[in-house]
Amino acid sequence: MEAIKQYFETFIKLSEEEWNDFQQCLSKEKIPNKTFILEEGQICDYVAFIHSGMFRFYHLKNGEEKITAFSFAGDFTGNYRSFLSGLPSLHYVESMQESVIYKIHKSNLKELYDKHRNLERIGRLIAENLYMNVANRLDSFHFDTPKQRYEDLRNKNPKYLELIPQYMLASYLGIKPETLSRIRAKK
Amino acid sequence: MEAIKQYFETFIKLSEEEWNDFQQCLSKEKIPNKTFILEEGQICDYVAFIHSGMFRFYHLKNGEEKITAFSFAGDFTGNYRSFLSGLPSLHYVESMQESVIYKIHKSNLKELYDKHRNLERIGRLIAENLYMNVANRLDSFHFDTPKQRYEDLRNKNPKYLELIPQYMLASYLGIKPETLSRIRAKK
DNA sequence: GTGTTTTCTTGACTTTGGTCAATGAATCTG
DNA sequence: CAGATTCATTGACCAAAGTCAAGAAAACAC
Repeated sequence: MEAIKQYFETFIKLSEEEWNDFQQCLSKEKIPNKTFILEEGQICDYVAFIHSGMFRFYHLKNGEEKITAFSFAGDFTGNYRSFLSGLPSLHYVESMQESVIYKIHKSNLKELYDKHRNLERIGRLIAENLYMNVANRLDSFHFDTPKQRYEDLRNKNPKYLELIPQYMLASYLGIKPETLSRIRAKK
Repeated sequence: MEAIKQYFETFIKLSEEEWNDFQQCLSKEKIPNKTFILEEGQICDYVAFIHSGMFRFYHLKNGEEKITAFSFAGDFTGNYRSFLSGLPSLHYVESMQESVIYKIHKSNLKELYDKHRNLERIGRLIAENLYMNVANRLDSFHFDTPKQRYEDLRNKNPKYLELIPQYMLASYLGIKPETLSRIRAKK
């Protein structure tokens, strides 16, 4: 769980009490490969920190998987929108490897926000960061070609290319596997 | 400025002191039509609340305007990403009518966050909401057709169709004006 | 290892949206 | 109001990505 602490402390240094209170709320779970930690229609009442393993976040549209995000060790996962809004998830969150996560329940997080300003501040900073990430990604869908999006991914997230099968990358980039294959062939 | 207070109080009721301290930091500005309140390359060090009028938020790609967002009376505007990150804006923010805005400077907002928990909490809730909005919009680019995006806009934001010229709506939807014209003609 | 399944590539063809150009409608401006 | 400009529509054509199908390559299972 040190990794979570370290991540938090890229924002703000925590007191021992703050960290202990937070830590107390975490529950460890071991997730086998290809297992849902959230399904469409469910309300996401937790946030999960990935200790080891890897997840994908996708929506089913006419039987086709549309992958919105991948998350790796050191990232958070879950459906943040459903978590925040209390509305059912439109997305599945599924493990891509055997994984270990630490969950924190929404009610616990609310209490922590009330009790410790610094934790609420970290919550704000994380929300702000997520906003920036998704806004950048929206831009790339709005004005870049699939080829540019792929090049961008290759430059900025080379690990994606190693860890993720191509047909899933294609979905993540918003194109068909055949198209991605052709983009790669040409360059 | 009552509108800002009302908006904030959809999240949390404010004490008089909290609201007064916030209000004190606002500076009113009258903006003529077709005027930039932020240009590409500038760092956005304020958030602006629109009292009256209307703005568009766009990026220039090979001389072509790619409109990311519109904001109306009652909304915030500025470049939130640049504001949060301190990095130069990639986008222009330009008035589409004569407008009146209330700006709050970043340094003031930071102080307010330190001084009043409730204001920081509202800051968090706003960031969370912006996250949800842009995540939904990303989904629509990721899995909907232009036609679906247009229908969606028509259902969920009919006022956009009335207030915004079609060639700008097309840009906002990520298509060419001719294509939008044809989508409208067919239905 | 062999055989099976999954993933990736390639080709031929289709579909969708973009491009370019012309025309008509709407809206500025003086 | 007349003339000019901007905006919207339409048509003919083009380009990019999707579809379908076949086969190669890689991964997995026994």
